[in-house]
Amino acid sequence: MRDQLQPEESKRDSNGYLPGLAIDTVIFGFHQNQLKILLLEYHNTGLMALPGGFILANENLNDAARRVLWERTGLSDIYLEQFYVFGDLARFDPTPMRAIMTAKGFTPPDNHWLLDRFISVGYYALVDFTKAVPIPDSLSDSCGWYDLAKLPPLMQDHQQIVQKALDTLRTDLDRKLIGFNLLSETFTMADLQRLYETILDQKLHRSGFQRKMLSLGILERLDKQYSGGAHKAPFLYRFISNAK
Amino acid sequence: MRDQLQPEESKRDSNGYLPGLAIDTVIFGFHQNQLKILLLEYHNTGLMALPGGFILANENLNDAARRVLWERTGLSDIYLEQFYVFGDLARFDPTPMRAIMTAKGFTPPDNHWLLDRFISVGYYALVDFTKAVPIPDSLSDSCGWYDLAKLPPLMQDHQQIVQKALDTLRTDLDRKLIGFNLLSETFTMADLQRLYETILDQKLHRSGFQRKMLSLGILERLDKQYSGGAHKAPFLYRFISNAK
DNA sequence: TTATTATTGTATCAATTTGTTACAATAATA
DNA sequence: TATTATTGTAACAAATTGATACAATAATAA
Repeated sequence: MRDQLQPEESKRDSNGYLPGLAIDTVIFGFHQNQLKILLLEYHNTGLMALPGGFILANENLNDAARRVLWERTGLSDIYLEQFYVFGDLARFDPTPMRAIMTAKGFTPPDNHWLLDRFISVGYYALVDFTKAVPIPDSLSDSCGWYDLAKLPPLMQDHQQIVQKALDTLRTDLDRKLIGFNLLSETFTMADLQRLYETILDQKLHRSGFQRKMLSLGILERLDKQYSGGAHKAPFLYRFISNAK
Repeated sequence: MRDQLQPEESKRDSNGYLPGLAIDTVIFGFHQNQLKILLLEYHNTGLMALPGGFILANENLNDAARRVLWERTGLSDIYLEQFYVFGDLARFDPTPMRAIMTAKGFTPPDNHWLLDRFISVGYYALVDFTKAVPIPDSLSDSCGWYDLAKLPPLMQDHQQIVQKALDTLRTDLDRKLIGFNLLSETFTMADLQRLYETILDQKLHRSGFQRKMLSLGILERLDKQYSGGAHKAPFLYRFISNAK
């Protein structure tokens, strides 16, 4: 079962979950030279939100994040990282959540646990866009990819969470060599360069980029050649995590 | 008042504080070419711990961390940063806390909130060693500086928290130019180099280090000269945060 | 079949940065 | 006044990065 928060459960108190603590995930994908993130759309509210969830009382925090990720994408072996904890009082506004629940035909009491202050642990994930199968949760009617460059208005402070995730991704890109997680198993050097250019939002010099990537010793060149364009066929590469 | 957790309060339930959530701080100082951290020592238990605390229901998370810092060091304008959330089930072990409370003459019931699972937000702080005045909290009888290189055994997973904080400090040192927070207002280039060498645990070339630091444009050279050694007097420098 | 085209892989050289050595300047001590 | 250890910076080498050039080539068009 990929969806833990059933409508019936939303009427219970927080039993089973740690109270006051949540997880929000910024799930990045890359498609057609665009960075995308997964968003949920709530019925009849016009509110869009990051996939989130709660932590079971007997569950490791990081496992909870993986569970949320799996529930929304069907993917289980994914690059996932904490990046910040959002704990300002200002982010606590019960109005959107009440609207969501009301739209689902449930009128919560004012002291319902979902309307309390939440502190949220932010995670970002990098997934292979072609492998993820977005699935909505019980409170939303859709779950899909949106261009990071033109996001719709988001619930609460989710826009800031996305911005902070993007900042972290940018600074981690070179330090941790994680970009490959956004590509499919094999890719061309041009694919990789377009990914870097999109994430960093700047043009990179082709020659220097190739030289740097190859010098890192983390790419395996496959003899296979890609074919498709009216020009010289590029090599395909595969990421090798020999460091581990 | 610099100490929020009075003995009487420890008998109450978590009212006033967010349940299940804590803050642990790794407070770095630098003295005599050694990195130090602040540790609390609990009476009659042989247990040492990082300064920690809880979040008030109407308090921003980051403000709570500043409050803890102020309560333990008397310092209020300090470099402070989140670095990780520790949320594994394995870290949850009520034995040490029960020992601490028992040693204080209080026998908690098994369901006391302080014996429940906690998820802890880790912060690290950089302070001017000469300005901090360590003050114990109500459950500990001492609070003092310990060499990072030879720490005593620590409570629960605090050793891992320290290690993660140190890792973060090392990677942040060049990216965020934060080392100055560990020095006094003015310092010599040699002071700065010794600090870097200690944090990074490696020798740096004097000439290159000076050239790099000066090229960053974040140091103001003071005409004053330091005097003390039987040799040429070095310039003093001050950090200028012109970037803001 | 052959020329055209856009792209690829890599070489080359310049510009910049970093690593290393050297040395004059100098503040306290002998 | 000479000695000493350290400082500030210059000078040069090595390495890295930036920019340009060009042959190789896979599909398309002539």
